[in-house]
Amino acid sequence: MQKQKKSKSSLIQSVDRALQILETFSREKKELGVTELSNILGLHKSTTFGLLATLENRGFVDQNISTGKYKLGLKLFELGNLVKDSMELRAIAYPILKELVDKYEETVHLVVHDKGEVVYIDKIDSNSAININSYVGKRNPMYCTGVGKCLLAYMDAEYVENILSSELKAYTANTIVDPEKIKDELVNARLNGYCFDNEEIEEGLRCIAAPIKNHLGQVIAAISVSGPSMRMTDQKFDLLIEPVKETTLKISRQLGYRGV
Amino acid sequence: MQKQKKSKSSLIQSVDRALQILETFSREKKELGVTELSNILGLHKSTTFGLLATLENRGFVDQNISTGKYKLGLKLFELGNLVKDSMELRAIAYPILKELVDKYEETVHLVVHDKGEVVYIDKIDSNSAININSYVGKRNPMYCTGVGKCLLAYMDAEYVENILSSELKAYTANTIVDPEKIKDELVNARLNGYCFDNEEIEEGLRCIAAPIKNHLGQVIAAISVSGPSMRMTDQKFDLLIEPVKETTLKISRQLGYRGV
DNA sequence: AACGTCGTACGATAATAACGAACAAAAGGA
DNA sequence: TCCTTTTGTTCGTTATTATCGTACGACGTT
Repeated sequence: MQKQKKSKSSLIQSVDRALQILETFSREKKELGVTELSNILGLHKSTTFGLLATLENRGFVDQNISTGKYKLGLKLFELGNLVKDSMELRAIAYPILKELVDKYEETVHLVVHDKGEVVYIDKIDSNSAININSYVGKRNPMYCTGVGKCLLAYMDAEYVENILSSELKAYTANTIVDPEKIKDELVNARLNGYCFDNEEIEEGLRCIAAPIKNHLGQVIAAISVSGPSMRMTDQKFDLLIEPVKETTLKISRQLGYRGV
Repeated sequence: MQKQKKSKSSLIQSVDRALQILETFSREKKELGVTELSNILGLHKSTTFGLLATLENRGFVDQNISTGKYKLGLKLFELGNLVKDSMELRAIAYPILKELVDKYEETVHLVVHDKGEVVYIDKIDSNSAININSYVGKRNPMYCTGVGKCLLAYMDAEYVENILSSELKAYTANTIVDPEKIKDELVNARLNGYCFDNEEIEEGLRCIAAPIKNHLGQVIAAISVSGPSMRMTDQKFDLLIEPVKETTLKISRQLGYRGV
């Protein structure tokens, strides 16, 4: 993430508050009332009510008439689809990633980075009964995910420094939180052209990831093949290294990448 | 649409303006500049700039550094996915609709209504080379689409009156814009349990549609089987009537509907 | 029936958003 | 190459609005 260009003092408070309301909803919090939102955001009830009324007027939230609670509205569905449909990378990558899923029977993710995190922009599950509890639209930290490390490996030092200087949470016993060790991971990721998540973001979950490059050779996205540790053995990793690298090269080629 | 409960005078202007900015982007207008947006929305440039800065700060828009233009941001993608994933109807309907597509080799849509329009919440294309130029997230009027008429047929008279009393645009030579004739269409749709779009929204496009009911027997959604007129012949329509009705009954059953 | 909680309405005013002017940078045309 | 035009951005003033506090009706609980 490049340095923030616009001063925070130029932000419009009421707009910022309305956006915060939208961000408060989640998979766990599908419906929220006026008082609930006020408590979470530290706003007066009548302030919250006015913001909600404005959001509702244009369909960004919807009120459940019988309970009085609010949920995210269809307008976000529409705008979200505009964003999705404008992602050429996603369309290009899908059939290629589907082949990988079909052949190796594991979940594949496609991610981009945004504001120091990875965002999952596509996910293709295998037919396995045991799959990964991730979802399109989810965010995860970069320092302890395979895809995140693959992206960080190619970012400028300042971006990396910025991330490594903030508090690094240990999600599992395997999460690497020592900045120097993370940097070693990044060096290896760059050398190898791929890297692993060895139960770093979630216990029992391993993945192999590789970067995708655009026509300028810039790393803009990454993919991962993920699975439960019981299936993602070292042998399976060995099997996956070349196919994963070939897959990202194939996608990169279609984006105009001409390097090796 | 029920009567608007909240007074327009209680809306917050700056929030409303920010939402208008988001709504200005479209498939045709993926990137917009400050001055462009100001001209479209009738705002001062510095006002627009402040609104965009606030939206960008939370990831609702993104600025292309090299061109200075803005586009919708990843946060909308994330929130849009929250909305999509919360649509149980969509998940329930998908496999059932897929069977219909596979069997009859035509595009199927799933729609809901919102603020007097239909919104496409799912679309399954067939493998045909010639398909329908619609997309998930798109809105269309209700009075001249098969799905729209199916929904209007079960709505209270006030909702229908409200729609029919606004200006009805003729999209094709076949668009019915006489309110009395539209009402006849709705009576027929209710009697038959299905209805047609006979090149009313778009020349060369026909569909057969039917309503989906929830556990209370309320019509909450509709599906359509659509295709080019050269394929959607009267014979094909005859073939599709029962399967389409059976499909919507199947979906309605899974939503708890117990009627006939 | 009484009490507590929630969503909503409304008016006063403190705080902010809007606007206008100005500037730097970039693009386009001569 | 130079000049003009356009765009994005900044900043200060003030008109306007968003926020807050109070109050009320509806609903749920005891």
